[in-house]
This record gives sequence, C-alpha cells and structure tokens, in this order.
Amino acid sequence: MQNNARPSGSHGQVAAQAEANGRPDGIPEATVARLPVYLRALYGLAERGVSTVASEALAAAAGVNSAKLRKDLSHLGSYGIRGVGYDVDYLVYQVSRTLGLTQDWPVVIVGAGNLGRALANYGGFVSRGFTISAMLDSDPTIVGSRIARLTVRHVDELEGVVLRHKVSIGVIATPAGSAQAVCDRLVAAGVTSILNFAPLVLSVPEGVDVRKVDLSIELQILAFHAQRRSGATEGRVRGARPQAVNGRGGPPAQELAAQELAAQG
Amino acid sequence: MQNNARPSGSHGQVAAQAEANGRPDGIPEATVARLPVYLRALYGLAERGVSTVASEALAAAAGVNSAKLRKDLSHLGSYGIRGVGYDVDYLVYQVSRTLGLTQDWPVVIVGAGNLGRALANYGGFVSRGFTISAMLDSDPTIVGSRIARLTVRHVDELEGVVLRHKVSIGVIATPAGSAQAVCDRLVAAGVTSILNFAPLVLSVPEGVDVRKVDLSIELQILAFHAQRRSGATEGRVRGARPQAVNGRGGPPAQELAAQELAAQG
DNA sequence: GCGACTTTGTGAATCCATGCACAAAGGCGT
DNA sequence: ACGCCTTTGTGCATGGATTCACAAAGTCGC
Repeated sequence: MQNNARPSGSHGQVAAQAEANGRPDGIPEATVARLPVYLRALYGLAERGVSTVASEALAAAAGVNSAKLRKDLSHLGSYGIRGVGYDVDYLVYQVSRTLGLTQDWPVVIVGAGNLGRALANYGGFVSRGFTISAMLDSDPTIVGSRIARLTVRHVDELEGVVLRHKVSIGVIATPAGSAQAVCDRLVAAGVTSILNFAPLVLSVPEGVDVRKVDLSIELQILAFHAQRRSGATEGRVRGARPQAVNGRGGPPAQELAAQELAAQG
Repeated sequence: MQNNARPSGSHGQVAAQAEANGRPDGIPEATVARLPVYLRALYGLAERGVSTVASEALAAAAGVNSAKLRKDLSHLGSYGIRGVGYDVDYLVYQVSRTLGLTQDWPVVIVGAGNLGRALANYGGFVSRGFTISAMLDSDPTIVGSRIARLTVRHVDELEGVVLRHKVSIGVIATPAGSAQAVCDRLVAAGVTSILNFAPLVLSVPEGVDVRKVDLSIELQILAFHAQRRSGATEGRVRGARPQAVNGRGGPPAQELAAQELAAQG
C-alpha cells in the first residue's frame, strides 16, 4: 500500500543512446521514476533545516525500502558518507542535475480548461526547472483570460510559441477529441516530449517521448483492489462464453452478462 | 516511446488475500494497470460498430504488444475464440467485471479547486462505474457553488457523506498542506481507497490503499529523457564530494555545485 | 590513536514482467 | 466431411527490479 511505483515499463526507443560520458548513464527506468519522489522528500527535509539524512530516514520519507533507495542513488554516483548519510543540499543538487532540472525547461500547455488551469497553478510545477511559456486554447471565450500570471493565447500561435521559446515539452490538457491533432501540431513544430492528459493513446513518430497521466485509470485500479478486498468475488464464471460468432455481430452472451451482473449484487 | 507502463510496483499489503474463488485471482499488478487501457480501446471499437477484434488489432489500439495483451486477458479467463478473436461486447463486460466496474462506486472528492473541478468534469470519470457522491471544500467562497451538477459542500460534512453514501473511495485534490489531515479524516470515516493528487507522501494505516497521481513527477521524467536525448551530459563529476561533515551543517560543497552548474550551460 | 558503532554501496538470490515462437483450437471454404 | 488458415493461449527464455544481508568505509567517543 502507500505509493504505487511505476517501475520499468517500455519507454523504448530513445533508450539505448547517449553514453560516452563519465559513467554508463544507464539509469534504470524504475529508478528515474522514483528520483522525483526523493527530490521532493529532500526539499521537505531541507526546509525543516535538516542538513544530513541517512538512507533509512530518507526512504521512510519517500515511502520506499531503504535498500532500494541506496541502490537508486548509487546509480547517480557515490554521494553518501558511510557512517553519516547523505548531505541534503548536495543530494538535492545531484538528483536535480540527473533529472535535468538544473536547466530550465520551457513548457507549453495546450488546453486552458479546468485541468490546464490546475496544472498552471500546480505547486512545484513551475517552481523548479520548468517555465510555462504559454497556455493555449481554441475557445474564444477563454483566449485572453489570465491564468497564473499568463494570458491564454489562441492555439493558432502554437507553432510560433514553440519556435520562439525553443519549447521541447508540450502538455496536452484538451478533450480527447482534439488531442491527436494538437499532438501532431506540437510534433511538427519540433516538440519531442509530450505529457498527455487526454484519455486516448496518442500516436507519434519515432523519437518523440509521450507520457500519459490518466485520472480515471488510477481510479479503476483502486476499484479493482477495493473489490478484491471486500471479497466481492462471485463464483466461477468459467466456461461461459459467447459460443461461435456465426453471423458477424450476433447478440453475444448479453443475457449471460446480465445474469452474472445480477449474481454479483 | 509512447505509453509509459506502470507495471508491478509494491502495492503490497492487501495483496495476497482474497482467493478461494473459482480461479486463483492472482492477477499481476502490471496486468491490472493495463486493463483500463484495454477497456477504453474496447469502448472505442464498440462505438465504431466493431463486434469482434483480434488480439493484434486490439493491442495496436491500446499501444501494447499483442502477446502481452493475450497473456493479460488470459488471466481473466479464456474469453477468446481461436481463429476469430474476441467478442468486443463480451470482453468489455469481462474486463469491467474484473476491475469491479459492474458495481457502482461512490466517490467523494475533497478539494474543489481547479483540479477538483477538472476531475468532476473529466469524461469517463463518472461515466462508468463511479458516481461522485459529493465535492467538498473548506473555502467558504467555493462552498455552495455548483460543479458538474453538484453543489460543493463544506468539508465538515465529510464524515456524514461518507457514512450516508457508503463511500469507500476518496479523492484528495487539496493543496499539500491540508492533504494529510483530509486523508486522516477519510480513513477515520471508513474510506479504504484513496487517490491522492497532492504532492506529498501520505501515511495511512495498514489496510488502506493509496494511489498517487503526481503531475510534476511525470514532467520531471520527461525532462530526464529530454536531457539524455539532447546529449546535455557534461563531463564526469565523480569523486567530487562534500568531504566530511565535521561540525554538522557546515556549508557543503555548495560552491562545487555552483561550479558544475556553470559548466552545464 | 584505537576500537566500537553506524551507515553506505553492492554481490547474490529471488521474483516479476516481457516477448518469442509454437502447438492446440476452432472457423470457413470447398 | 475435410483440410487450410487464422488466431488464441502458453511454455520458455531472457532481462529487470526488488530485497536481503554483509563487507568496506568512515565517524565518534574515549
């Protein structure tokens, strides 16, 4: 419980590349996914005036196993001091640098609805490492309004903004219907990293990195576990199948479904 | 690229339990996390009038490998027809049932800011399997306003709402500062599944399931890959360390950090 | 100085997930 | 009725991720 790691995962493509530096660079995906969590925990400690932290304590604050934490950090280098722990400020810097947050990333947010506004105001979104270059929307009643010190501009300015601000990260917070079109325009304009909040699978050319945040998927996963916990598992359903699909599109086991549904209570 | 799986992951605790039914129930976490994606793809097909789909096509629509899809589905039972594929409607039902979406889950959303509003209006949030029992907020200027056909109520009504509607899923869309307190109240009122949007690690007692959606973490992961892709990897930094922490809190390698920062450009 | 104590970093074992490749299963045409 | 062709379901091999447990490293008290 607590925490829902999102390790590994085929991030593919761009993966095996970039090396030829000091260390092998090969930081596991699972580790990369946890670094931001460590970073947040470290900021919290720093604010409370803690200057040194042991892996055990930091792991607790981040909600992970301490051995895992140490192994994760060991991928960035050997920045701990045996018998003491890690220097908080220094580790903040090292993790930030590894994640690429010592440079500032211009971001464009497309879609200024509730979600887009929430993102713009999200604490820590803009704070460290990211700057919102523009918020775009197609709705004329929204264009021109001010959100988080930014004036929403028309989506037609997308290409111009991306070029002018050298934007390489785009956030899609539009309805599903327009997401793919927006995505295509972002990619065409030169954006290579996309964070997608629209509930659909985007298709992008090779070399473009898409991450997806899906609000309802998380809820569905919760429901699964909740169901399992509450033992709401009715008897076996095995064997029940829509036998044969003769005439293409025959009404398949629909009454069966209803039956099971009733049995579920 | 495309897609960012969030497999496995220590979901822990509640995990090894509930069995004693027809099949072993042991559906891998990685599979559970993909089922909602399949479900969405299936809905899309159903809307377009497709009645039967092969694993290859469904996998493409969901953005995964077809072998993986088949293995995932095989965990729910044997619902395909060899030589034909899967019946779309029937598979929708089976996946829904597995995820626990054939029953309706009352949900309470705490925090009616932009994020809470975005969630309430999120397509597919309320549509299938979930009903928003109430939206709560502590801000008196927000309480009483209407969002998605709901009137925002004061957070003091939390316990009453949870009890009355038998809410078992709570969504936290508050600022980080009040998140833990809200979480505690939800748990005390009997909520056992929590979806947390606040940027902090919640601590909950055993038996409570917390999932976290962190908007900025995803962005940071994107930045990592973007940095790696752009080859913005300055030389090795190895060996540089805050040597010794003599007097507890001495200024540790801060100038070093600045130096590296400058070198990064 | 020195020895006890703390904590890191990492081998090694285990578990989980992915994906290939193929045999079994079943529809469909003739 | 029979054989071809499509597609599922899965055994197996490979690769990652997690966790334990411990030696190496370094601090701190005396």
